Amino acid sequence: MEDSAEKTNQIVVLLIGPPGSGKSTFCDTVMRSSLRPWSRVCQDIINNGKAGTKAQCLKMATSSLKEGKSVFIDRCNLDREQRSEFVKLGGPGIEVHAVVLELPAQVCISRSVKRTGHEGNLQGGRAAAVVNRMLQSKELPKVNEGFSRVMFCYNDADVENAVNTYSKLGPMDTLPSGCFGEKKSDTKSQPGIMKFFKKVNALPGSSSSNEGTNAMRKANEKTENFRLGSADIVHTLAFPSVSTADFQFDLEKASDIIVEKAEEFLPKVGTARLVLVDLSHGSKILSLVKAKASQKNIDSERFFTFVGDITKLRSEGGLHCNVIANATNWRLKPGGGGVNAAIFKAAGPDLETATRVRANTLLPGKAVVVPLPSTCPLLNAEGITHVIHVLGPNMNPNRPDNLSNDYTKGCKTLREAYTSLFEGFLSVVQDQSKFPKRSNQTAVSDSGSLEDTRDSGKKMSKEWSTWALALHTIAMHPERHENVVLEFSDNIVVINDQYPKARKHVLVLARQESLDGLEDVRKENLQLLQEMHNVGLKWVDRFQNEDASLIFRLGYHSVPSMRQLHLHVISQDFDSDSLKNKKHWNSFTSSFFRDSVDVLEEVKSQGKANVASEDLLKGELRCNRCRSAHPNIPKLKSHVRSCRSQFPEHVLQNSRLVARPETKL
DNA sequence: GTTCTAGAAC
DNA sequence: GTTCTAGAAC
Repeated sequence: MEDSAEKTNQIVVLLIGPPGSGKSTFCDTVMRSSLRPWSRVCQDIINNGKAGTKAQCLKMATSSLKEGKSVFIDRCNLDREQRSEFVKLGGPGIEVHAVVLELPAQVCISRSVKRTGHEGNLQGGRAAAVVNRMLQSKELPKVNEGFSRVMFCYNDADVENAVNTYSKLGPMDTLPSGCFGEKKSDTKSQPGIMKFFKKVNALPGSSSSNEGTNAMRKANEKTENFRLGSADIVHTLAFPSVSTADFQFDLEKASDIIVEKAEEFLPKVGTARLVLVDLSHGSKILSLVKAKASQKNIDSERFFTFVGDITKLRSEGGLHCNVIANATNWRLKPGGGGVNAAIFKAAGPDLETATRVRANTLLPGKAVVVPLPSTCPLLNAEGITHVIHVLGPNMNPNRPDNLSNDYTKGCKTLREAYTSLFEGFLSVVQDQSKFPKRSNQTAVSDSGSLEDTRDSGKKMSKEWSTWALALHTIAMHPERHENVVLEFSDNIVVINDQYPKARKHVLVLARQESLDGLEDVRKENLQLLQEMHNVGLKWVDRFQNEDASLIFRLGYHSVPSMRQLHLHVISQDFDSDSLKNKKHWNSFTSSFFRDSVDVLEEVKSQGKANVASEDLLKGELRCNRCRSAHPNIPKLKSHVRSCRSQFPEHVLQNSRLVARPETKL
């Protein structure tokens, strides 16, 4: 009886937190004033002052327990699997507790960066990357893992409270079991919070009390950026062509579907990328897809093909893909050759186990997202965090359950498969970056100095959304966008407008940094403006060689929606399905549209161009020729199709219209 | 910039 | 009931 009383109240406390979260300090503080015997098992120093192994920690913990001591397990313990063996130390008379040090990632990183001579030797900038990576696979502990008590600390006050709780604990005392201090998962509330912040932020004049919320917003952003992983990781899905290998799906049809689905999903996944991967250089499917994507002017930076082993893209191909797709079988089992066998092999038994938790089988057209456990070699060697299994239709007559050449059904299922796959990827992207990255690139200001567009309260006014940066990106790197770029020189890039508002509609982009729109143009840009104009005229001439009846106007929007000065070269038929609303129409036919010839003249004479008000975009819908008004877009369009009236006097003058001499204006 | 959709206009 | 727009979301 004495014996059991003596042993009754030992505790194993697992500290849970990344480097810099204060685990060692926590242990030291408790041990300094504690009334019970403690032993601290620190993996960072267990090996004669150097880092050791988990096994060494377990061994030391066991022997400390035998000596009657309570034990702190001072290692990160961030995921369930890492914790499981320590939880098993518990038993009769030995409780296992968890203390979670859930401090802001930023705090942990800066602490571990600053610290010198830290026992774990985690110093310098590398610390940030390490902390980042660790946080990505973090799993918060639950009581059902085997803890009798879990305590969450989110700030210094919480930590102090927890330290006190354990310091005061006498040899025979016990603590109440249960889960203490846990905040309900912030992941759900944050998007809402962000919406609120957005609104607050959108009112520049809005007063006083939002200081707190702005500070919170900043904190959230920072933490979030850290969670995203090192800043330069772009979410990337590598996927094999589904069903075209073993399942013998027609390549021509499959490539159409891949391109169609990629085009559909690219706009939805933010800045993320989709990469079609095949092992062989001569791959027919890759070349088909490449050709079709280029035909459709799909951004080749965000959707492209890649030759390589999908399980070694980073180590062997230098392409970091955080998510890969597996064209699997309905049993979701290893084997069968090809991609499925390769991925299961490279991922080890971990993948099968992790898959089993989510699904046992898969129907054609469906996909299942499997997060890889931290021990998985694919995660550690290649940085792959998720595998998405996807099952396509089977067109192989020699295999059971094939569709016997029914391509109506086959195409439908293949489409469904890519939809499921891309939606799965979308969910990963959204999970890991709850809010889109804000524009945080530096820009060159008027004075030529570097400014951060977020923080400068100066006239670096505009914040550009990701979509609004597309032209800028192309202007800066035309060579990376060869499938959309028609020509480029040192100063300009010519592209087809992605949503042409007329039969012919190209953009001449200025390549100069800091020229975002007409408002930024000054006298020193005159030569550039003239070059843009001349290049525009050259394209007009080319188009008129194909169709001499085309009439063009060259000009700028007073207030552009997209960053980077661009000259519209647009035929005056406005015969396009992409012209859909009043804003579209008025932006090309009201005085919101500033003719290039006038801009040149104004910059020459007054040093800058006049810009018109955005209110003009809301005006009534009038024919660009006869100026008759129309109640809605469809009626306007049908009128414009047949209107042969002369153009208004104003646009007839000063070469604002560019037409072949024989064309009646 | 586009897409999506509620609800206004017809 | 259908067509169309305007505004929000992205």
